[in-house]
Amino acid sequence: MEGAEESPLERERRLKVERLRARGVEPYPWEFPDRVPVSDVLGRCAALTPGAVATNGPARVAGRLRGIRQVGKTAFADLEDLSGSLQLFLRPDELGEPAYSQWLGDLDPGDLVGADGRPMVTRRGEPSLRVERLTLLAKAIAPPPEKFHGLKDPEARLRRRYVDLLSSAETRARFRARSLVVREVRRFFDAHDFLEVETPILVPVASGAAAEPFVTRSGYLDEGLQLRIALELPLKRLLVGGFERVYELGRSFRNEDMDATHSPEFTMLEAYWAYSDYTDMRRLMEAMYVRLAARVAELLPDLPAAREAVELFRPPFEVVDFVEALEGASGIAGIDTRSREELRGLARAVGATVPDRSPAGKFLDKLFEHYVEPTLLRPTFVVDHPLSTSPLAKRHRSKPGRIERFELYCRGYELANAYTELNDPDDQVRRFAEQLAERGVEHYALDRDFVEALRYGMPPASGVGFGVERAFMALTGTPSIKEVILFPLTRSAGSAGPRPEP
RNA sequence: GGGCCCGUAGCUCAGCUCGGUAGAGCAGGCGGCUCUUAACCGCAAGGUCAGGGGUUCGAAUCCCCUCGGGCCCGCCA
Repeated sequence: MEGAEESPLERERRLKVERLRARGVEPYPWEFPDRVPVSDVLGRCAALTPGAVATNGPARVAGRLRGIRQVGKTAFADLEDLSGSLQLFLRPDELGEPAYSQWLGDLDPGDLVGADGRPMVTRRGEPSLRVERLTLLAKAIAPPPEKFHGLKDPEARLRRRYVDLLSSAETRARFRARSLVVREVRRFFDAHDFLEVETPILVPVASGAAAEPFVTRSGYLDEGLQLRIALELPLKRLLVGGFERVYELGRSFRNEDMDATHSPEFTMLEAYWAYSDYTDMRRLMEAMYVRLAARVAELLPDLPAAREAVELFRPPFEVVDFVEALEGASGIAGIDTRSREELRGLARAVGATVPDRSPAGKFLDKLFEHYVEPTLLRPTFVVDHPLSTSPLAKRHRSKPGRIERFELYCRGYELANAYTELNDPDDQVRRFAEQLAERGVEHYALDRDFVEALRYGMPPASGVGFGVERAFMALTGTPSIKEVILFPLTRSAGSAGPRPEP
């Protein structure tokens, strides 16, 4: 398709490179200093009437050439940079006659060019730059996608994201917004006196969640290693160590199937807050989402879903009791007093295929997913889950058989998970033991070190974890996680896949 | 893991039911046009129809396998 073998179009463009070099034009120069964003020129044009040329000095811009329209002895070209798109107005009397014709012969859509000239507005009212001098900044050999439809093929958009980005201002805006939303998340936790920390990605045994890890190996240590699946346990060790508010924002890895809301590598945030409980944390999460919704509406004013996010994430979010919600939706009474076997039967009855030896909490999760989760379209805190659903949360202070936990749901999927953290080392041992009944003993070594840490005393605390991609998806109404990851994992086989360079 | 759908020029797509010389638009080439903006008009060029096998006188089209992708279901604290 492409790569080592060039298409006739690319050969045509290489001929242009030769021609340019022959007339002393370097197709890949080293610098282009002092250019201003296209939006600056657009701003200056706003003060001009149609047909007028700015008299308050020249302007220099740089960007990618998109379309070139030649109309008799005049040419129009669209120059795009990150700030916007500006029309270049090209005339032989401004550029000089040999130069004008040579440029039109050797420039193509997709080329990166610099332009010096004066802001103007055409008679038809289009803000433009009356170009006095052109500079080629990088010749594009590969032609860009079609100017109107862009790159549509979903596979090509993922595998060659750079082409998707260079041809779609919308894609650029979405990923820029993701970065700035992440910046806003950091600002939020920083402003609340949380300390950002970094903990290991390579660990002997991945823990803190129940997911399949990626495994690798240290040649020097001659030991197996895993990539982390959660940030929880190292961060709690920091609470033991005396840090009072910590958070980590980083990649986690889960060797599970991929779908619209699951990616093998994803960015996770976990925060731990000493001397607070899950109600404090609930308020903090609510405040964070209110803030992020406002930010997203600012960043993507043209996206309807982003504008609606402000309304969607308007506080207070609804709060529902896990058991009450499940009983209400399923019509099953006394669900938290049912035996494991009964729950298994109920879960199977709604189509869940869960192993026999799973703990009761697994069956409750299945029932909740089936009956309640799809109905939680607006932000909703589900609180006070049955004890068997998590080994790391503290027992509820007043509801027997429950834990102090909340999950935030929105648009039918989970956005955050939080507990009042379990800090009683003896209870932690019992709760792990229950979980280990159906997991492998190889997990015991690391868990025991965590219990050892708790024996030194961890302050009462709340903790929260959430997936950054899902948060951004919920805020922007993006249905697929691959649309918010720059380079999502794909199979490497196939003609369009990455190839070693010749 | 199960089901459905898709893969044709650099890009966006027709053609596939009902087998008969592979088509259009954009981009690129050549020519024209003094305010275009998905510019316009004319001419010429551009193909491993994802890959492999089969049926057939003849396959982009029908059948089988493989590869890649999308959606749904299942699985996934």
